[in-house]
Amino acid sequence: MSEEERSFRAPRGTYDLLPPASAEWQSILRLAMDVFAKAGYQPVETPIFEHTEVFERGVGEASEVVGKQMYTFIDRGDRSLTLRPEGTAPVVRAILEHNLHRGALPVKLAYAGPMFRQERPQKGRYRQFWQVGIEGVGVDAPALDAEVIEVGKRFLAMAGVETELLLNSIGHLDASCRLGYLDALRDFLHARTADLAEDDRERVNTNPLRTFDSKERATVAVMKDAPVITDHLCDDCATHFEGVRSLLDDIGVAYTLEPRLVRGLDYYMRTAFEFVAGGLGSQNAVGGGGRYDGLAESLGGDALPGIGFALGVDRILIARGDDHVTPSPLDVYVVAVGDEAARTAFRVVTELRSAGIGADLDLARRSMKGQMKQASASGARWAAILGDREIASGKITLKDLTSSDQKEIDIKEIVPAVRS
RNA sequence: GCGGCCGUAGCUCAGCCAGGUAGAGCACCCGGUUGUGGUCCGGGAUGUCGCGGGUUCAAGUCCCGUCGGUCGCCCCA
Repeated sequence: MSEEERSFRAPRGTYDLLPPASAEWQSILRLAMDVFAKAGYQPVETPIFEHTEVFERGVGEASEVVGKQMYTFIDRGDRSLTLRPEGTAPVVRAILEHNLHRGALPVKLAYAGPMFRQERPQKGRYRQFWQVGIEGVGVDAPALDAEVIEVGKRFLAMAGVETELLLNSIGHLDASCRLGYLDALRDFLHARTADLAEDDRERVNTNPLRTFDSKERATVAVMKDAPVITDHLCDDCATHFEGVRSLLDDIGVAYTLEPRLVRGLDYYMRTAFEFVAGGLGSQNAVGGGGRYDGLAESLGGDALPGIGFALGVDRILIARGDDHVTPSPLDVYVVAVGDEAARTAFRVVTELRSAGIGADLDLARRSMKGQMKQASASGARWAAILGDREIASGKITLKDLTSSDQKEIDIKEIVPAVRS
């Protein structure tokens, strides 16, 4: 039987989240949604698949993500559907569909969920990966940009990830701004094509901004002298960017201006930012975001500015290292010696659980030593021991596993005794 | 999608170069006299050596293919 035919293997680029990492993963999601909610970003859930046009029109057909990486399929009703490769376009689609933008602005939403892209898997790069993110829609004030960025930065710090914030403005699509800059950049590149690395020459026409990302030495040398977007912003975009920066300065959010920062999705404009961290190999971004003032319109809706970010949960987990301990949800481990005691233990555990106390017991008929070992490994603070003596007297022995102190208490007192 | 490296017990890995019937540490289970964990000591279970094919009397070891992982490119979270 070939490996391919074995059914008990996760598909390429996917993985199973198992204890104890799964608990850590869940606590990150909880922390994220909590931090976001406390900044006014309320949870939203959108479908895992969308009409393919949502991404083609929203993210842009020219982008690598839409062009080569989407899981697109035709369903039995002959519709073209796509497993979402990112979260922003679906959220904006939902806002438009339900007219949330007719209410108070900005609409502030937060999401967490799996995204799908068919890329070659690598550390920190999976075909199904989890993102958490927020979107602030309906307002183009710099304060919204600064708020979104600060929330992201603070959440990452609370999650234990040291990140550097890279910040840029990529202007807007007008001859007075980014288009004019692109012309200047193209002129510059055309004059220097011969000096570029061979692999990069084609990009001059397809996606000139991407030449900034090249790691080819020849290209990097050329790009040092290339014109930079921030020198070509129109007055409005320059003022906006200035506003964002001064607000970030006010609230003490440190950032590095990175005039060569480009984002991969077509809808981005003006503010663009990225959170980078070490330990991720060639995937050094734990997340990023930016302003997408044209997105709602390209989906066919009203003009609606917006800004948001997405953070990779898988990458956060990798970047924060593995010295994080999630506290055990168990408070008591009930140890039973003998059949009669085992029956009583089962009742006691149920009673504890009903009272909201974390409780567990041995179900594999282990020896007492084995059960004590389980108690210790479970992370519970208390071992509650039941044997012939206790059964006869209606008592239970409560042992504090951290101090090793123990005492006999009335079995009816167990709940208050372990409630802390 | 392209190139390099790797794939042996639940985990981390040795064994492969110079083919001869599978190992260590950790984890797991039992025990160290009659009811006490985390330390120590003794014992035990566990592998289609990723998968398929080839060479050979003999393949975990050599060759080819394939799947998967990983690193770099690309792209991005």
